[in-house]
Amino acid sequence: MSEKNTNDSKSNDANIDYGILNDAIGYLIRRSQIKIFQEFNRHFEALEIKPAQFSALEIINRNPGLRQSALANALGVQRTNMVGMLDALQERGLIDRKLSNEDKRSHALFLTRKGQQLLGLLYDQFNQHEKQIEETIGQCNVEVFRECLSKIAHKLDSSDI
Amino acid sequence: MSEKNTNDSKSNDANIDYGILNDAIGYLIRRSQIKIFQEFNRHFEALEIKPAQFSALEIINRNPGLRQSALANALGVQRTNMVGMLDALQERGLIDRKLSNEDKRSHALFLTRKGQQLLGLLYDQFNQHEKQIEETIGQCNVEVFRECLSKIAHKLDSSDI
DNA sequence: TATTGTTATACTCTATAACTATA
DNA sequence: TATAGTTATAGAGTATAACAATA
Repeated sequence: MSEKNTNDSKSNDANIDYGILNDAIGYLIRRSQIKIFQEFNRHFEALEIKPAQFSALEIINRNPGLRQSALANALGVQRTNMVGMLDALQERGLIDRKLSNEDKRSHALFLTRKGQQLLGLLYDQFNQHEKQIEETIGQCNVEVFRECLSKIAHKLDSSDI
Repeated sequence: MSEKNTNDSKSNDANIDYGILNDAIGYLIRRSQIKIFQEFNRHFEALEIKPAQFSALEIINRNPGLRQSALANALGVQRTNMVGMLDALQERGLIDRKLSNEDKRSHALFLTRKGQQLLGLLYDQFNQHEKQIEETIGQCNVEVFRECLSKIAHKLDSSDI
């Protein structure tokens, strides 16, 4: 890397001035999310589970029998984009789609025994993942940090547009 | 909405148990990022500027003459995906790509007068946007929150894989 | 040989419209 | 008529390979 860049103004990769972005919460939260997902994937790639899949498995586990569209709602995705992901989980034998006997349009979702076993392994990785984040931000900040995120994620739900 | 769901177990959209996800920082940060981007877009859609474009304009403003690949590095995107975005900004007359006279391979980036004027308007919206976030999380938490985000975004840069 | 900007390409994620079968 | 699941499709965002011009 040639350091003789007395060019127009700046050409180096280092010494970039991020200006207002240094303190911009929106910018910081975007970069943080990318970093945390990268780290998540390092913990879960051996088990071949992505963040959205982990969320789906946990919600199905906690709410056995819920409909697909209820799961989509809970995860904040379109029900139309839920189909492929559930297909994949079902083909791996992790979930069951049972026909509801009350409303024959809907599918009730359940974890299989294999799905429950995998979730146990996922919890171990998840705990390591969370602990690593907590070490990064410092134990004394964890509660405030979590509280702030919860407020943004939930309290802004139906915003004052 | 029929409330007579005495089905298999759960079928309603409400009363979903999020289990471990309620306290999962990775999950909370993903949901928060979606919410903040939605709110950002409400503030900036009239000016037809997206988050990544705002970041690019601010960095070009603070580092006049920097190369495209330096900007891509700063924003954490591939230089190949920078091209289309800079094309759009240039076609709107917001930036200039000047041929560097030292290294004729590279393009030096500058804001045009029109780009600088727009950035002024963007700052106004940005300040409103940030203030709204700060009101959501509470003034006393802002500093800790920003500090946590910075630690995750930067300190995890070259992680201990 | 390596790097800058570029094109072409592909893969993921997400959003919309329309179909079927049930209600 | 409205809803649940599905399919097809289109748009973003992001990743890699390869090329021409230049270093």
